[in-house]
Amino acid sequence: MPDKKALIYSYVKKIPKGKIVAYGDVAAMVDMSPRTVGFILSGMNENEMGDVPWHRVVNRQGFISSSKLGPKGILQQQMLEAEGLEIKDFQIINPAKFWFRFN
DNA sequence: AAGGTGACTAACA
DNA sequence: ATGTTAGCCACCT
Repeated sequence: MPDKKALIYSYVKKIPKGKIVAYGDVAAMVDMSPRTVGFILSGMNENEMGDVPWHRVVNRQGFISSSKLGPKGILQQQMLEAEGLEIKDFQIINPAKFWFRFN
C-alpha cells in the first residue's frame, strides 16, 4: 500500500491536459480532507513536481490558491495558460468548462 | 518525536 | 447576496 502522498500523486497524474480538478475532489478520492491534499502538494519535492501535474489542481472557485505562495502561483498560472485555459489574476475565466471528474 | 502549519470546503447567520 | 466559523490531518522541522 503506497503512502497517502503517492496515492494522491497517482490521482493527480490522471488529470488530462487542459483540465482542472478541485482539491475537494481529489480529497474525496483518497478519503482525506481537502486541506490535507493541498498541504501535501505544497510539500512536494522538485522531483515529484516534475512528475505530477500539480498545476491542474485548483480550489473550488477556480482560483489558484497557490498564488499566495509567491512565484509558484505565477508558474501555475502560466502552465495552465500554456494548456489552453484563460486565466486572469490567478482566476480561471470559465472553470465550469474545464472541470475534470474522476471515476 | 512531537507539535505547528496550511494549495480547502461547506455550513450558518 | 456576503462574511465568519469550525473541522480537517499528513507533512515538515
